[in-house]
Amino acid sequence: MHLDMDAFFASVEQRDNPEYRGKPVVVGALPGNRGVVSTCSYEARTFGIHSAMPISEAYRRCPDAIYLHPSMECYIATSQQLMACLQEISPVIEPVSIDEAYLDISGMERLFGSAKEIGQRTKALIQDKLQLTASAGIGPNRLIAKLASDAQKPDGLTVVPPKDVLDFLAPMPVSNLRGVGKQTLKIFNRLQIHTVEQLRRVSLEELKYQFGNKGGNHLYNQSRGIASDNVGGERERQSISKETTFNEDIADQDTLRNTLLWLSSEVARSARFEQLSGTVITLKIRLPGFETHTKQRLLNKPTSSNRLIFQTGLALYRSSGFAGQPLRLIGIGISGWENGENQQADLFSSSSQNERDKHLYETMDEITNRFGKEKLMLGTGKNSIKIKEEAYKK
DNA sequence: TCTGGGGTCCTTAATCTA
DNA sequence: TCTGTAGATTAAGGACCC
Repeated sequence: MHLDMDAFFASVEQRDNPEYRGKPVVVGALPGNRGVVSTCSYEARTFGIHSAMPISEAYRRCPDAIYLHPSMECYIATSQQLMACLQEISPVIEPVSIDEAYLDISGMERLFGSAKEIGQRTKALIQDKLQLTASAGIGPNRLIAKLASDAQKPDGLTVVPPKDVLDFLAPMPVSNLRGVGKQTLKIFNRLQIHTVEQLRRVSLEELKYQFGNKGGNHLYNQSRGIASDNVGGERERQSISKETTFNEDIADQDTLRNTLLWLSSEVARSARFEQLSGTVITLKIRLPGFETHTKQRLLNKPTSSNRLIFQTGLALYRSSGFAGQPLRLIGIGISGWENGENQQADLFSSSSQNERDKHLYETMDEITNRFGKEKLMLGTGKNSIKIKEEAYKK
């Protein structure tokens, strides 16, 4: 079974703020800023608003909607309650995102009844415990369950028994399949392939030629309803990153440097919190025209030190060929845990370096806590220098 | 005209190495 | 010792997902 909450962020807001109920609610960036819609209520969708739409476009379509910045702590808490509910249904669950999970419910008919009854029971439990609605899909594997949960929304329940899989898939637009986005759809359009039924008539060789080895195989199998039915297993994290888009493009070197320093300390902090240290530092920049570049450097020793992450990022920036140009976005990330396995951070390997790191990140945290991100990113203005000096003195 | 943030995975090209 | 080459590793970009 795949379970997906309906308009999750917006629904939580409507649940907690009765005055929002029945009204268009848009969670994401606030109008006037750069950003997109994260989630919106079904009322907002009637205006044509949807996830990933630029917030300016959403505002144009519905200036009277309620625009909210996400309250992540609240959604995370609700998500934890959700996962606890699902654990009551099946011990084998695999959360895939904040509002979605797969459950292995095979062999549970004795306990709870038919697949449909298990779905109904799950939805009722969520309604009872969280006062929220969810859509569920049940099928012989992950792909079918996922497509089934999408088939009826909101508050839907779709069961696809094994014998119905091919008929269920046949009329679907190929855009419903996993991994089919804008670019893949362009190719499908060129080939005049629009439904899964049509896709099924294309040979494996042709698909591999058009979409690459992996992509071709994946599409071939999906069109026939072939997919993994394995549920569970915590997936290891591959990278940690943090990036920010400026409200206006920034060329000022001090502002960029300070922003990079702040982003680096956040990445380092997350890495240490998760007891990870990595060997690859990646700098990401986006130019005003949305052209995006990444530069990375391989370190000879894994790290989670802010200083090393920041300095490597700064060196990458300076050698990128884009230094001095205005930027729309800057970001930094770390990856490449040794042996592909999670490792203990090397925080205490060098005491004098460690002392310096500790001082640096405590200072940065202090500035962020006292004055907020915006102040930290101000740069070299008189007021900004005063703020930094105060913090450093303290 | 506008396009966030945090991720994963795949492809391709360049470079290193046996 | 020189040269060609296969295979691994690194780097960059891009598609896609929630």
